[in-house]
Amino acid sequence: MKTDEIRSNFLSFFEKKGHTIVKSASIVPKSDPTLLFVNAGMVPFKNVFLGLENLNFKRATSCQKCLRVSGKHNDLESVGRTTRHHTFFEMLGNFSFGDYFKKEAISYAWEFVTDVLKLPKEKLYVSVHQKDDEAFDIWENHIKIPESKIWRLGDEDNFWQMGDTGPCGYSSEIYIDRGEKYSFDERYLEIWNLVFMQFNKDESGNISLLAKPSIDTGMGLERVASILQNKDSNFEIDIIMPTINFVEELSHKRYGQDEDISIAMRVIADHARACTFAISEGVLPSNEGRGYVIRRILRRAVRFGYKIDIKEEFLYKTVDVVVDIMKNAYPELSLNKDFIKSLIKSEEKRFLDTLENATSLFEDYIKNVSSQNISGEFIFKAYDTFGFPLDILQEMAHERKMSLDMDKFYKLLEKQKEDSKKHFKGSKAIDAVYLNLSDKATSDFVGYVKTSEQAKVLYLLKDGNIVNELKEGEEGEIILDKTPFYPEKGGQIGDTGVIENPKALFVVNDTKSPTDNLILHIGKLIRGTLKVNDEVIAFIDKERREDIKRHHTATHLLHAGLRNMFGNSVRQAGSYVGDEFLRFDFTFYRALTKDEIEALEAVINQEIMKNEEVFIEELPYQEAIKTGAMAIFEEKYKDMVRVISSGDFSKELCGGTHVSRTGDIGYFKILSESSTGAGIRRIIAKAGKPAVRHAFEESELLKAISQTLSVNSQDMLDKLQNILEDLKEKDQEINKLKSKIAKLEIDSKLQKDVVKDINIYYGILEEATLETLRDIADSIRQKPKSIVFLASKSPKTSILLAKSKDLPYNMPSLIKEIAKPIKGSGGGREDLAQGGAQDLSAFMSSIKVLKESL
RNA sequence: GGGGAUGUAGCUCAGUGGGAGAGCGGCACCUUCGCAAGGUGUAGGCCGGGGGUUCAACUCCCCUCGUCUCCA
Repeated sequence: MKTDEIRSNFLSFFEKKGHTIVKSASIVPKSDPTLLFVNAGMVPFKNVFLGLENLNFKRATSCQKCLRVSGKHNDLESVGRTTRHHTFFEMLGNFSFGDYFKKEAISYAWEFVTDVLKLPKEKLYVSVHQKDDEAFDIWENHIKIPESKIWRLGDEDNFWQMGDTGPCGYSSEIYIDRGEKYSFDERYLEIWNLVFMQFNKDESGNISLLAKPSIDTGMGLERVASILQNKDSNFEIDIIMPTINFVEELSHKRYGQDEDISIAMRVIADHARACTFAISEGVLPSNEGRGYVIRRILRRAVRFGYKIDIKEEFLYKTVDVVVDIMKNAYPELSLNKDFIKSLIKSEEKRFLDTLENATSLFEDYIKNVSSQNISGEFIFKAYDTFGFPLDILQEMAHERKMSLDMDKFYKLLEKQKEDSKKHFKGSKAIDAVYLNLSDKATSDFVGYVKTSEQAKVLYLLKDGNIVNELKEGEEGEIILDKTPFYPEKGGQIGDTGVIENPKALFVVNDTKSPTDNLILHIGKLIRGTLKVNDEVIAFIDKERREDIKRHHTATHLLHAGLRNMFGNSVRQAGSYVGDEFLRFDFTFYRALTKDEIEALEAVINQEIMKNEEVFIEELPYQEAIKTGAMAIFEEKYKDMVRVISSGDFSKELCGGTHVSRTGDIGYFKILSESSTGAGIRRIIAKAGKPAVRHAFEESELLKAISQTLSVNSQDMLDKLQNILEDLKEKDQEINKLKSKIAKLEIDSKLQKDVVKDINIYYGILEEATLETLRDIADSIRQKPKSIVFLASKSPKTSILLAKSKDLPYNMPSLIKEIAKPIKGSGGGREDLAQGGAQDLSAFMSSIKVLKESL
């Protein structure tokens, strides 16, 4: 059975059993910021199990994309070394939220495994928790499994808990016997884990029964496929093997020929999948957070490529293969393919650079060290600061027959880990009060068509607490049953306006949406008293909303314009849509030229002048994607999505508010193009009224400048350049003149005394920089047996002492002595010292000291 | 979120408190039928930004921004 069939058979089997098919959530967990990636099928339903969120169905089934890079079962370094570990994998699951329990869960699982997958009953074994007589009884008496094939195991295998507190319970697993040719661990392979959430554990460790027990199951898609396709390893199934075959071509080596080669190929095949999916969901390689994890995975793949003699960028080529295999189940991959490839390629290049730097660092180190042992400090520094991959460092050391102090290295690494943990503060989860409210209340958004609405106050909040009323002067938050206020979302800022009735006036400064179904009006009650259940009318600031709409539709045009110019490797990487301006971040590898910006602006203004209708329709997500509409990273879409089309120029999924014809935007102006980091560019632009105002202000400024320069605006630039050039020339001229004057001055002011056959020259100049003094002194001290002591009053009170090369004195110590009377100090090189002083009136005393010191 | 490294000429980088440098590249001239190459000369620098210490800061200290990297 092909993997695609297993996936669809599973989902339709449970659909027939009354389950709702839920689309795989993004691997970036939305409701749980403490988790880097979704690492199990139940994660998207976590808040449902915890009772914080309600769905309108009680049975669900999904095939969830998962990414697992660390944790008790999986260390990144073990992926590829085994036949079962993955970073990226898919998890099939069926879920009951307080609906059916053990009996149905076990029956369904058995039916699916034996009837749909047609696995031979005689080869199946099951396990239950040793205290779970209920499950044992169901397996033995209901399913009719012989007692001998039911294993009773302890907490380690068959007890599950979500966290240190919260839901937990026994689990039961189904195993398959693959025959005697395998070792015990490999022979009995776990294929399905059924979790019975029946207890709740509180903070002090007490366990109580849950009122509504739930079911969470998980079956690894790749593992099941390996059994049905009769393969020894997950890597040989139909959705992974083609990638390995491709790596065989690239490396001119055969899979299975040698264990090291096989490991490398498994690593590359796995990581190609992980990188492709992660990047397609907007997790871009970077040096922190999720992006850092992806970077590490990507680099690990490149390292293993290196090991099998692929010494250039190659990983990006595997994206084609991965996308081809997976595109039926995940059509969005095809849309992002070019982008994923270009990003992986540039990241590979970057890593090869790092490797090169690391190699020269290593060469330098061994040149300067005599022992045959590489210190732990060096290893740590190379690893920590320069990103030198450990295995490569070890190989290089072994080639030179050097040993490495790894103990010390691990000690240093451990210390760094502890330090990091000490400072870690988990990011904030959604406030519990909102999750709680989200269960009880829903605010309908009517703002796509209306700008005001009669509504009822459902809840009032003050300082994060639910209150019954707000009094005059108090700041707080209002939740209404329906509202025209658009909450900050998808880059678009929240609406402002007023909520009022005859007894109260509330000014809304911002609107936010803490959960999918709640809209918070944030502001201040400036008059009267507002109570829960009061009837009110909500008015948004219409003018401001119009400004926002113009910027939002303009953002879509900008996005489409960029993609028309530069192709699909341009992706949105962040966006702000406000009433005064818009900010659009996108992936691109270089700065835009002036001409490109001009052309871009022209294209967008042309679209505005065409005055195309902006067409909005609601479609199921999959259908929308098929029409070619752009879906943006970072956004989580529901099953029904809004598609915004501006003529045939732009088509994008978006929940925001838009003008009805492109002509409404009026005018579009790019203010700046800059970088925000590697591979990301930022455009700031204005549309509509602010753009017109900006253009006016600029032309006024130009007028003022041209008047000041008294040239017309065409010649202004030439004039300015001339002025700057002139200024520079004049500066140089002035400097020359100053030193010339100083030299002339010195002729009249320079005094000369002779002591012990040494010529002592000295004098004070009005105006000379240290550089000028040095110049003068240099020319004087050409003569043998001479010492020069000069001072200048401006721009700073400086002194300088120099000697001809044939004299033995030490200028730095001498200048310190002779500067004492003039309250100065200084230092410098043996033959020339410089310094500063406060009071040149005692200059002659210094000369006296100088003469006496010789 | 916590560390480390790094930022100097168009590029690659030296420069451990006291005269901003090298190589490559640019420009001009010479050599050549022409090109490559060579020779001679020359321009090009807020030493990332801000503050501080000092007689004096590219250099030391603090803050900040960008880039690289490790840990979480």
